[in-house]
Amino acid sequence: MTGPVSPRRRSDVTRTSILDAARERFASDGYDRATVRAIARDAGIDPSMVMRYYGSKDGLFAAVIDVELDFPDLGELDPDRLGVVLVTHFLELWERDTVLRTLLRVGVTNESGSDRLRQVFATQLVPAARTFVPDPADAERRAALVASQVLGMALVRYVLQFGPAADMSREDVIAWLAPTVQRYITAETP
Amino acid sequence: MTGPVSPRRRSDVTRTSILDAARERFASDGYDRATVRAIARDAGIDPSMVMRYYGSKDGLFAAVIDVELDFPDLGELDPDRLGVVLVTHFLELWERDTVLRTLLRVGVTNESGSDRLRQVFATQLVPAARTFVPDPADAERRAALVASQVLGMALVRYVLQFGPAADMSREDVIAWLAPTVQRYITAETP
DNA sequence: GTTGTTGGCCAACGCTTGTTGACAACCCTA
DNA sequence: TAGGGTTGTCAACAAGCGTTGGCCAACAAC
Repeated sequence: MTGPVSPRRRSDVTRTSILDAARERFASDGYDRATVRAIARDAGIDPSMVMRYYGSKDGLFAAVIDVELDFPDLGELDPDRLGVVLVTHFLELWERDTVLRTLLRVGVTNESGSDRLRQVFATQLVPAARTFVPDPADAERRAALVASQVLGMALVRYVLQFGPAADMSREDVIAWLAPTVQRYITAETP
Repeated sequence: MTGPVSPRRRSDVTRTSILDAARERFASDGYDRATVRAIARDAGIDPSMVMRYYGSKDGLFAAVIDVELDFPDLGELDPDRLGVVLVTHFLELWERDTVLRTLLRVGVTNESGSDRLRQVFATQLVPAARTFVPDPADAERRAALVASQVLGMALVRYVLQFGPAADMSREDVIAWLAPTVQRYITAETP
């Protein structure tokens, strides 16, 4: 996404420092409040450089948003452990970097952001769900249920930072959420 | 919040038409993209009237955000039905008006918005939880878990509008989510 | 050493934002 | 019928935004 392995350019340092600053700003401020000027200031360069290397603010944002849910291989797994494994995986994803936080922040206020989120849901979570739900026919619905619980916890824990949710240990979150996710995947339709 | 029952003013129509327009704009656009000018245009008046009657954009927003979770009396209820009753109540809340949508949209991008959300959580959901969880000591944690699932479903269903989540019937949502909420309230700590 | 390319800064543009103050029209009271 | 508060419009403001183009220094190729 950030270009081929092309001949090293002298400007690569600048390019990535812009990208790094943008990642942080978008993650903490959302799309509108993250101004090109502020990002440039963080990166220690002139705002016009952002335009030169990424075309526009939209272009920069597109370069920042590159989500890979990156599920582990679930084929061989004991189906009863799906809940634990998935919740653990999502927690790692949310804590590893800021891109999901960014996407959630922006998806809520920005149409193109929520488009991207729906796209991630449809092209990554749903296909994955098809491989591990009992009946592929209702994979979409079960994926949506899983998304509601996982995104909801991410929301109160990492974005809104409700005290009790933010303070829970990772183990506690897994212990509470895994049975929920497990049920959304394997339980019979109520 | 909107003032005492004071002598009817001629401007009351204007005041409430501003408030109505603001509610819709904030709900659909979030705080930043909902401009005073757009709200005034919707209300059919001059932008300066907004300032006259609400002081500032922040003041207008404060007037819009007045959330009452308004729980039904749960004292006499069969404890096994808590999940169903609560999920049903929350669904009604989300579908009745736009204020919760507004608060969620703004809470995610705006510091004062997330302050308000945390406040609603702490002063309305947690106290309510104390009345119906088995042990008041962990009411906060259980309330946070409930919030994560309820807010998560609201997010994917009403704000992000993931297809499968938005298409579910209200009955299906209740059937799926009620056992989760029930477990978060009454299950022993795992 | 000259020349063309790349990397960077600076100053400005056109636009939109929240907000303000002056001023006209209306209504009620005296 | 005069006067004072209320309701509204209009034009403008200062600030901030994304974005553009010109200019200079550092480098690379010949």
